[in-house]
Amino acid sequence: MSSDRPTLADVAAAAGVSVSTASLAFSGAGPIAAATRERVIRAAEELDYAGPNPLGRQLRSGKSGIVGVVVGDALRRSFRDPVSVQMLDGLVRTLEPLGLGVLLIPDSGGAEQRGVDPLVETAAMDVAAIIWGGTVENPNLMALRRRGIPTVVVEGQAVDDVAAIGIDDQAGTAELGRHLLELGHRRIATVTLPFNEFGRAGLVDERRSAELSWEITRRRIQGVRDAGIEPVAVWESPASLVEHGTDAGRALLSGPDRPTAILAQSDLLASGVVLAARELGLRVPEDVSVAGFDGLDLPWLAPDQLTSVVQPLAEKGAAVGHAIEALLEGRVPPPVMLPVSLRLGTTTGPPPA
Amino acid sequence: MSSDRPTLADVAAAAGVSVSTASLAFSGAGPIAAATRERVIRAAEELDYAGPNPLGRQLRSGKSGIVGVVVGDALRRSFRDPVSVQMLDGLVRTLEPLGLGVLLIPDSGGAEQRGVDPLVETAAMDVAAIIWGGTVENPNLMALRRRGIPTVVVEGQAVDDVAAIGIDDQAGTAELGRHLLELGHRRIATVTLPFNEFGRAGLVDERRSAELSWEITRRRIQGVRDAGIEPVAVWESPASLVEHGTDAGRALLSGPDRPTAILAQSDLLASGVVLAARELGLRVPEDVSVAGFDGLDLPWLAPDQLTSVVQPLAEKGAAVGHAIEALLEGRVPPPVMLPVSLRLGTTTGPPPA
DNA sequence: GTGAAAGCGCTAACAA
DNA sequence: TTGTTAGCGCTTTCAC
Repeated sequence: MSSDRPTLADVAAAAGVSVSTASLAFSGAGPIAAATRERVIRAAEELDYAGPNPLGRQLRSGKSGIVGVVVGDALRRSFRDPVSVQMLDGLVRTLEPLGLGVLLIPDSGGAEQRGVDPLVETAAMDVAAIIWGGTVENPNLMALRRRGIPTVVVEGQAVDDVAAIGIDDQAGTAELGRHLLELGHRRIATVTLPFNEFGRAGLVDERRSAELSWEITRRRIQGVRDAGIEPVAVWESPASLVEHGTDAGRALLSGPDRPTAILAQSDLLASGVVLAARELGLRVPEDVSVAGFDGLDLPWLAPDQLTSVVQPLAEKGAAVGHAIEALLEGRVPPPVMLPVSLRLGTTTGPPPA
Repeated sequence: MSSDRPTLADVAAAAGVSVSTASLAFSGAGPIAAATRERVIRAAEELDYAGPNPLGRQLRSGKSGIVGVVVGDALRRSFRDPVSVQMLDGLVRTLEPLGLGVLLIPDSGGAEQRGVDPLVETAAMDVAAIIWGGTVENPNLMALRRRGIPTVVVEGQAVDDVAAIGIDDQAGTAELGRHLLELGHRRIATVTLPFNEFGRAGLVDERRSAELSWEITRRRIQGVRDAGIEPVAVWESPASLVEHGTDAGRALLSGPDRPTAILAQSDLLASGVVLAARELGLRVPEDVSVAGFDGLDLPWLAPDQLTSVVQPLAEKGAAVGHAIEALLEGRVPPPVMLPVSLRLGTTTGPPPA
């Protein structure tokens, strides 16, 4: 752990050139004699100099090369959701060739008072992305704007200088709803994502409906209505996790007058519903149809494949990457709404006779 | 997107104080009259100054506050594995109060030539962590050492100035093996993690055995032997994913003389084996016992709970965090080996009569 | 309690 | 093609 590493000045001195020349030898930005560069490189090797200190370069250029990415609440929670992960993967891939790195910023939002992570306030970053919703009043977004850091929001609202990336989930859900109607279903229940940052588990009544503030949940509910469906029951889940889907499925399927189809707002929730149905001795789709949203690959549900609305997660990540690129060039890209597509699986069929 | 934000000098000028005084008003490191600070803060608000530019601070202090974390190959792959994710969560939690942020660095290792991600070479970071194995010849590790960046390696080898965090998987696997022996099993097969960076799917013969270079895989195989078990078959998986476990299970369980127990080196693999068994009409554990490693929560395997060796993932992440803290203080912490514990589930029982 | 001055390591005008 | 000079924004002695 050498305490004082050599600097460009040391290398320049050793090579017998000026610092600026040495700088050129590394950056390649400017004319320099091959022989001179050789000499500098050799001197660097001799001194065990591993290249220009990024801190100096960053201050000079005013750029950190860092993209702050605000991920959903506890990492653990948001990373349990393949939806976040796959999108993040697409994002990182897009950013890599641009020489940008992703700084993970946990979103403390909601649960623990409305504080923002200290990184949002103080970390160096050229641009930021909030990958899970967020309205204008999102504390993270407010803090970032205060710092003048251009930001892109995924599945949120596009406002003035904030870039927005989303999917056409309302239309997708409507299409899924029509599919169920065409199969002949009339008693359709829906299992939703959280209504706001304080998600609950349970049937939604009028009072709870009034507290719906998450856009994504709202749009997908609206899609169902767009299809002309009035759900016989709306069950809210506190998060997009298999176990919450199971809870929902148990509740919705064990009472009398059970629905003939359940439309869940995520594949994880839907798969939980399938498990609950199996547990109750119900056949899917003969006794009950189940559909999801996201188009995930769920090998453990085999031999079933979920009927689902497929969203292009990698492309979504890439779209965020491109938006970031634009913001770095000083442009505010127009909002992007990616298309989704219905994927028919083995979990939906005609209702029981 | 204002192109030129105010600097500390602007604020100082507006407040009618010197830059150094203004600096004190923000850092609080030094004596300053309350009234003066007030004035500075007010001036800052007026100018819409959001606090000292981290770039300047970083250059001055020589610290970036960034921890580079090299995650397994494609993010998508490594994040599909809850093992990485939960550990990362523990790490981020530990780092947050220290004011450190995590920079994600994809590990291009293996597959695509032996290049390292450009971030490893050029990004600013005070310290780094390689969270998935890595021997001394790991290209990332070599690059980091060349840059003089202190590093901690998880599940790797401890060498001179590199800190190491691991778990006692060899002993844990041995304990699991003895559990199977005590139940009466004699025909035991094992499903392993990849043998090296180029993992394969298939039975391991002598030739392949010679290519075993991943320590973690080796230790867990050795643990089985330590228990006095000579596996009737060793099946290598190309990654720790459910579908690979299913492949392994199909292969191992469909032949004649099938094993009465299968010991997998990860829970994801083990759960795939359980699915394959169910698919083949075999009851678990009546017809075949299945055990895993990691101690994950797999709600979709319900009502079964996997017999597994539980490793403390959050603690492991925290241990990495503490090692990082030590490295930042100039100390090289001694290697840490965390204990594991056997968790008996519903997937192991006596062999069929 | 406050200010003046130096400098962290680098790059980019500009001059030679 | 190379060197000189200035300065990115900040913190930190050290005087006062």
